[in-house]
Amino acid sequence: MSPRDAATATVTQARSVFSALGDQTRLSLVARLSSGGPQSISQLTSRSRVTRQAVTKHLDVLAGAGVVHDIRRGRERIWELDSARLQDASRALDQISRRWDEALDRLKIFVERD
Amino acid sequence: MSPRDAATATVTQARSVFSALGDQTRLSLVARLSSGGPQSISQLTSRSRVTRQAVTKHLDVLAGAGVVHDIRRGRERIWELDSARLQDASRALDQISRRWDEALDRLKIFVERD
DNA sequence: CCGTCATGCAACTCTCTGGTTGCCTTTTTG
DNA sequence: CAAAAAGGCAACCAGAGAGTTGCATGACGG
Repeated sequence: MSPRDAATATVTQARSVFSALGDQTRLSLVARLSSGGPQSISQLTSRSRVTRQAVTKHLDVLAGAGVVHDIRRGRERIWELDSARLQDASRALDQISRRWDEALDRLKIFVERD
Repeated sequence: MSPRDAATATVTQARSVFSALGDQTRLSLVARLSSGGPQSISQLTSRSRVTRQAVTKHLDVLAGAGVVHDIRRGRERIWELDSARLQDASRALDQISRRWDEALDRLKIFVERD
């Protein structure tokens, strides 16, 4: 696999993460987990404007993107962040930015050569 | 503004970027601009599965998120990537990941203290 | 055992959004 | 100038998605 294909694959994999984080409620949940540590659905709902069911749905979406995962403890369900995918997505964005900046540099050199 | 508020603001600002990149067609457009340099709507459409109008709409969404901007040249409209917002979003993800990992480290230390 | 707390399941509403088609305007170019 | 190229505008449609309500189930504490 060429470096270019590898980059494309990375970006494609990151798409679901972007999609998951593109919603205000979900992004808030992620931010709260990040700073507040592992929490149950009820805890997360108490600091949210929406219903518990809505929170549950959002957590499922985040789990689908591999951004969070749950651990059952008695009658409650604790949700934890999964930093790996977030870092992958972060790296993908960084690669896109870098490649673009390099392309602009090459263009600049080309133009100035005249 | 506390560091925590600053982080929250950064994350909030990144939301529109995540939302914009959460779509397959738009992510493809961004990737193509990144590697192929500035391009017109027609050029972007020719390598796409969807209609020119669809491409235009997607570019507008990306522009709304500050990820791209256009330059008019004669009868055509050239689109360019804007790496700044992408880097902001990348940094936001990185911060979330880091804070989470640090929180887990603290928790680990706390547990092992017994 | 019983009430309560935490959650699951399902149906339903409403809005947003990705995509299309049809037609019109502005530049180029032979 | 006339045809072709590039793009803009508007209406329309089907499906996805966010959120809600109502009811059912499982685990805990007294």
